[in-house]
Amino acid sequence: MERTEQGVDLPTSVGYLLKEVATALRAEMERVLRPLSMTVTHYSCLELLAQRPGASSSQLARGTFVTRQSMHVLLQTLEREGHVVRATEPGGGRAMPVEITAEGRRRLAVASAAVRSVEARMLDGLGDDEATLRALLQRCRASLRG
Amino acid sequence: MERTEQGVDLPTSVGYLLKEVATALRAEMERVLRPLSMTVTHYSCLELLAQRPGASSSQLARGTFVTRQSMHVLLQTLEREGHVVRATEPGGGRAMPVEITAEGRRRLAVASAAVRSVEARMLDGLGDDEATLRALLQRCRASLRG
DNA sequence: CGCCGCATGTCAGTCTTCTGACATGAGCAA
DNA sequence: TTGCTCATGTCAGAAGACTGACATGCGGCG
Repeated sequence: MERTEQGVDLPTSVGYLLKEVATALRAEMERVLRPLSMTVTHYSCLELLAQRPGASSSQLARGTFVTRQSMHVLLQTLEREGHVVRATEPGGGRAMPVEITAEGRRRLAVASAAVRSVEARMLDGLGDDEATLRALLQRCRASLRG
Repeated sequence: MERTEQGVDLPTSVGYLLKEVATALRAEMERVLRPLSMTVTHYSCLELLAQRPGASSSQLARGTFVTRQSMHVLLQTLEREGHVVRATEPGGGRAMPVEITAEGRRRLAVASAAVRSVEARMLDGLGDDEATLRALLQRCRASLRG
């Protein structure tokens, strides 16, 4: 019951539970993405890029919860594999717009379907409670930011 | 609305939201733990150890979501700092029981209070919905494991 | 008994990510 | 204009975590 005791009661701590679910979700994503020769990080980057074409490296970094330095090396890999294309010169400001290629979109379509199936399984049987869960998580996010 | 479309709609995806909240929570934990010269990983290990005295390195690893190899080096650090003590020989089986020291408990008490305040802030204003959130997360965890 | 599977501890190497630092370019205000 | 601030790109090094591998000890089963 998470009483006001000395220490956090792990089994009932919402924070710990959050970590458990997030870890399990990531593990499942890795499992279904492995046969596609794609990591969760690669997938996340492509998914975000498909929704925000021309985004900069820094913007992609923020959206995928890594540093811009990490995104920098990740994009080098994705470019080498032909999944994305980086502009050779700034498109206004210092930002270098990144675009997903046709090949990238093909790979993403398969990966995205796999990931959606995982998320669907996680939410299986929740019904209307899915909206409740989403709303509660959004409130948590807002509280943490304040 | 996360329609059955091509691709995952990030802003409304429960999976993405989960990652956002988990990341924000971890960042806040790091922020309050930093003045105590303690990392989230160190704290997690001590917290778990306080609740499961005599746990093995592998058990601690599973409970903190890292590999047993990582826990191995982490315990070396914690032992060097005098926060834990490792048995010199197996206590039945190959497992080497680990114990938290008095110094470790003192450090943990302060850290635990800080972390609880972060979690409390995240859950601020949720009221009875906290139990709902916990129940929904537990259902997600169960669905992913199946 | 002997064999096999399984969990654990540990060593070595690799890989990913992060921190720190610096330069560049845009925007804003004095 | 000049100067300040901020975001961005990039390079280099350090830290953390992981994968792979091997040895050891327990337990079940033929």
